[in-house]
Amino acid sequence: MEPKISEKAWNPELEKNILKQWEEDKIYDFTPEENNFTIDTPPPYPSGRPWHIGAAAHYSQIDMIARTARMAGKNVYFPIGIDRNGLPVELYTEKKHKIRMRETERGEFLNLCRNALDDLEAEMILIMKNLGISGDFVNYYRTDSEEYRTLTQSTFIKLWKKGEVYLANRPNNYDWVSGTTIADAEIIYDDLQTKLVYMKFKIKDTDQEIIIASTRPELLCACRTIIVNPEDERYSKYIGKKIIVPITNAEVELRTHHSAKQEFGSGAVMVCSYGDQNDVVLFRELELDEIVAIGLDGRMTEVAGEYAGLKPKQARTKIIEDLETAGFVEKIDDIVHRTPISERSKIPIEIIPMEEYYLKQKEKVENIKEIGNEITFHPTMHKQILMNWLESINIDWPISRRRFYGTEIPIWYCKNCSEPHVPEAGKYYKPWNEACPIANCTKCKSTEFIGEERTFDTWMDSSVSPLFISKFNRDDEFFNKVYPVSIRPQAKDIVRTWLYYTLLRCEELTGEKPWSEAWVMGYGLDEKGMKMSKSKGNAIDPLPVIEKLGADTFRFWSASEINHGYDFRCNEQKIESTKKFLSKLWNVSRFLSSFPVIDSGTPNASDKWILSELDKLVKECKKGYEEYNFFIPAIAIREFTWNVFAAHYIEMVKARAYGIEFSDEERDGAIFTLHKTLKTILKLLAPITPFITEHLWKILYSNESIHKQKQVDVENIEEQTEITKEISEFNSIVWNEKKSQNLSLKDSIKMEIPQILKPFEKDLKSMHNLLD
RNA sequence: GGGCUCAUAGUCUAGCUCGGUUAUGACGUCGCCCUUACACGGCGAAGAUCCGGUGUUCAAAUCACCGUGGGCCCA
Repeated sequence: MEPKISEKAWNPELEKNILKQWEEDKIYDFTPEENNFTIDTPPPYPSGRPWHIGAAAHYSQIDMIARTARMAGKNVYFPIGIDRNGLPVELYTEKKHKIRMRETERGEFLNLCRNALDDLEAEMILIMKNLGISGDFVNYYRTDSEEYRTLTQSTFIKLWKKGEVYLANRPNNYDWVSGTTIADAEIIYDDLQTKLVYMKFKIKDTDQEIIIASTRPELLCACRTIIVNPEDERYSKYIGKKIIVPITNAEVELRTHHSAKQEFGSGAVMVCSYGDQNDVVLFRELELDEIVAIGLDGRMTEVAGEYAGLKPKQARTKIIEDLETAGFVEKIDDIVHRTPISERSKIPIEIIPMEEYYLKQKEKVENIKEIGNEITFHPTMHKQILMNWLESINIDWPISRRRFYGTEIPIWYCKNCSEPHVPEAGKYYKPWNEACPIANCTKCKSTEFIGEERTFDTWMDSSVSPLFISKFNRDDEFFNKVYPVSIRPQAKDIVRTWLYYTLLRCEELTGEKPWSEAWVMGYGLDEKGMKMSKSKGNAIDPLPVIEKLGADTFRFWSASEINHGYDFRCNEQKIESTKKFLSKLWNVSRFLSSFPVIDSGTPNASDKWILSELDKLVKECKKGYEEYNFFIPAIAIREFTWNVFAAHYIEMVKARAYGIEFSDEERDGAIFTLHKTLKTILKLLAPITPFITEHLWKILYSNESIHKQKQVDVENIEEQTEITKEISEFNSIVWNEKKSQNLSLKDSIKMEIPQILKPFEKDLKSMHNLLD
């Protein structure tokens, strides 16, 4: 019989038609019912080309979650969103058009950003679609849309009215390149080369001096005290004495504090506003008055005297020269210093007192721990990232940013008395560009207002994604059916930001957890295990890879190579070699396509054996799918299909399936079993490689999409693992024997079949052409 | 300094919970082979001090302890 499938290999070009068919048939449409399964899909940020290959792998796996749930009989809601708020697009736009944000008219700048986002977004959507992501692209959302920003602002207004938001003037992490305050969560650390300067400080009214080592001599003008460890005997006689600061000649007191490390530098530390976070703590604890030495422009202020106007780094160089000239320097060491830098602009942050809005979070920590414990983490170990972060929270969340492309903070201030006014929730407000919707100041009745110019931290937007997709405040019926949503898939590196902030915000607004499960994935690394980044030039563009090899190859690579939760290496050659398995599957199907599909048959010993192995496979895949760990089914299916089913079973039953020297009943037993096995393999594999399985399924078995089928159930057939081993060993022996005798595989040979394999005798004889 | 996590052939990986096989499989490498599904294939070969040390045990990749090295996070 002619095979229904004539091509010799899987052609990834076919994916395009299949994709079109799915789109036309709307096979993934969702209307809320019982048994909803909602995915809080991470909205990717279009920050520039190329998109990350690790992200493509990540979204492929999120799609596997959706398809797994669908085949488990759940009603899947799989929204797609694009995150468009924040700094990266502003930097991208500034660079692209060679303009400065603050020197450009705000409305015009926002338009340029929007256009840039549209271009980058289009490519991301294209990649996601080509990957076979079964999400809702028709109603995809943007976090900068009027609807989304209305939600962000409404949730802020709610919290403002509850008294959860306050304004405070505090030392803040300031990134002067992007001109904004940033949260602790956005700080990363880098080891940078710097100079540790050992300076001589005179003790007042004596001719003695002490040595103080510092990496920030330019902050001498902001020095308020000197501390030493209380147990440091070298300095005990100077405690309480006045010390003269070099250059400025200011007098400060020498005090004790346990945070001074005896072994670092000279053991004596100058405390300035603000060299680092420890200085902030000390100023608060010792009740010192701060001196603002660095301004918002990132330059030294007038208190720095002749250094005013210089950048801290320039001032440092100059002051070191001056200190040396004046004989205040004992020595200078070159050291590597762990420096806090801004995650976004990659420059060292400064700590500067500024007035910013804060959202209360400190008193919420215990609440969040509780709801965190109600959530099932996949893998369990990553829950620890959240718990560690919760332990370390010690300040509230600064939520205002001095940037343009973000959701506006909806506040107007009375021009006369400065009283802040927050409008009614439910509308999108742009205070920098719109009149205040409130007629009179509630305090002084004045009619003139000034709009707030700042925007929110982008996590204020993305942290309400579960509320947005479940139509919070917009459609109560929908919301009640869908919220809390089922699962939050996301990457490991944003647990302390996106995951945490979502818990915080959703708990504040709904009193409930946002999802039942959190699924946390590792990072994509390059071939050598380094983190991929555009600046290092080791980033791989996913688009050409997918276009060349097809989505299924890429997806199968992603499943079979990425152990869930762990970091993974991306290697193009390895992705390519994955294609071989799809070829194997294709050719197995091609072979089976030459036999009629029959619904029943009487299995013989060989058939029963492969069916028991198949059932074992179903069991294993089920286990993997239940944990959304696709590594388990991918590896198991490949192993079974290639090394058991194709290598041994098909070879054993080939002659029987053709009906050569076998009865019709024996033949049908083989054909039935072959099809049952392939059908099962296709279904098991469908969530991972949706295209090829759909194609083969439709050619061989049904007009209805494989993605509408229910997953195969475990039958609990008794295991025959021992037989598998015996068969493969026996086959190996025969092949080796023929080889050593220089025989072709079809030549006949005389071999003794082991006792345990007697039930398989007839099949084995025909397979190897064994003589009696 | 603290926390999390990892360590098995050139690369990825199974096994470790609950100790006993010749340490699994894949990619890559090499050799042979067109056998009526597949040369994008088949068969076979080479390739691992299971990070190191100590202990428990008749027996350790597996258990315990002490180290070393990598990654990430926090201070």
